Amino acid sequence: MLDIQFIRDNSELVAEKSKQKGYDVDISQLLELDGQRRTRLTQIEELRARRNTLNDEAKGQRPTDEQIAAGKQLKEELVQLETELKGLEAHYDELLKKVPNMPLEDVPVGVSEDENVVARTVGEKTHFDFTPKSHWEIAEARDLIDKERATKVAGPRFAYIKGDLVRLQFAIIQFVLATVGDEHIIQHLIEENHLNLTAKPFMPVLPPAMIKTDVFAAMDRLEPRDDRYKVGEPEDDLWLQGSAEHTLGSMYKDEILDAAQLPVRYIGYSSSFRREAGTYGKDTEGIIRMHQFDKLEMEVFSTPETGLDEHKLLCAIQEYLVQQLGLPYQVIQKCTADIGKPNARGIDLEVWMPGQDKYRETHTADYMTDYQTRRLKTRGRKADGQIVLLHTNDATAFALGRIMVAVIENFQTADGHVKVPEVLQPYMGGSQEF
RNA sequence: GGAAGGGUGUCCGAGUGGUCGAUGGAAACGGUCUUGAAAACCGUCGUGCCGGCAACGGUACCGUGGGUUCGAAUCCCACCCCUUCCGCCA
Repeated sequence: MLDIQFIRDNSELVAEKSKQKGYDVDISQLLELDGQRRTRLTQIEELRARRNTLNDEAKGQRPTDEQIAAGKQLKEELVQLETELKGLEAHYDELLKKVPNMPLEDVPVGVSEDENVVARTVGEKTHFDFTPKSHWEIAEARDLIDKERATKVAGPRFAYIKGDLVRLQFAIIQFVLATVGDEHIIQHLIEENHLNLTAKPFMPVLPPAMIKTDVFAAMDRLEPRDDRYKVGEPEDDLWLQGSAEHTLGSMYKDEILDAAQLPVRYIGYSSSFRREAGTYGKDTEGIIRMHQFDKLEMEVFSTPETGLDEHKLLCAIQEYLVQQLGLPYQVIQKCTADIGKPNARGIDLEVWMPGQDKYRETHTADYMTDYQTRRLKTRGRKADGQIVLLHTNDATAFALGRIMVAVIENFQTADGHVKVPEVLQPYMGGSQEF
């Protein structure tokens, strides 16, 4: 949610930037409602002040009939005005929540993801002396993925991941925890990118996989609901999270953190769940697009001053991780239409997938400024006692399914095996190939 | 799931209808004292919203939502959460 004061002061800018992001919000109507609401509020507070005065006068003694009559009169007027205010505020809240976060200046303006900008390409597309297969062909032949039985048991877009592919997944997890938990690596990336940050390592977290409706909404990740799984109806008001970001970013709801604790850097590991509504027939082969996938997600809470640098650090970590695996990729600067409602800036990494002959999205880094924390009431107390809304950042470390697809396709051998990236070998008992 | 107890500010904790935004203690911050520190003493010390350039004024908030009342932290109802015991369970 945006600050209403900011919208009052910058109504034209807000209207324009909302439009750039593809959100049709009536700012003038919002401001009109805001005005009506404030008028009512002032009237109500005047009546309440009179009520309080009356109460002070009647204190400690039996109130006179006149006082009681005046009180009753005030009560009636208040009830009416308060009812009106409630109606106004409901409408006002609805409109206010519709206003998206403002994109930063360097976010390209575009009406669809086609207008995302390739910022740069890193590494050469993998070259083979043979025709590379898709991960699906390799995994099926080697019994590393069983989708058929998963479909029988759970439906389409589920899979049994098996054998060495499971070992690979756990190796990647270990590698990521070791990397982002190493303050020397963090320090190196901070210096390399000239960021003004501390080298605090990321703490691993296993978050809940489910989230309450109101918290999900406050994160502004509940929509589109079509893509979410509601669970436990009607007894439980719960959804399966679509990313550990949802349960990590909301964990300090209604809390004030000491500035000394900041930044809070987490690396969360969780299964994520997406209904993938409207993607029928898309990516049906293999495990590129699944209803359930495991993901390592970074989440950072910081002061407003360091929010953007934290975002850049997360982007640097993403690239570092992909480089360490030896995968070719490109960096995508997402345009206004594609960054998402709560985002001020969004960067994707797309890794080269030889089996599909294209770059595919494997990473996203989102910078939300204080858009989420305003509704969550996640704040920080600075050394001088000042209270500020914190800034949130989230970024994929690795989406395990997709990154294993990339590893299989980029490191495949002519005989249908997979070479293990060097950095992962220690975590796979020294195996160089499977 | 059953029984009992409980949710008050950064923390602990008092408060059962008006004198309570809330006693007291701790922590924190500023100061006095001290060679320095500790102790002691003095002072400061919640958040949101509305108005105001500001100083400040008003208002709301005692788990959440309703209700009773001229007036609610306090009484009533519903719900949520926590603790303990029992049951069940990885």
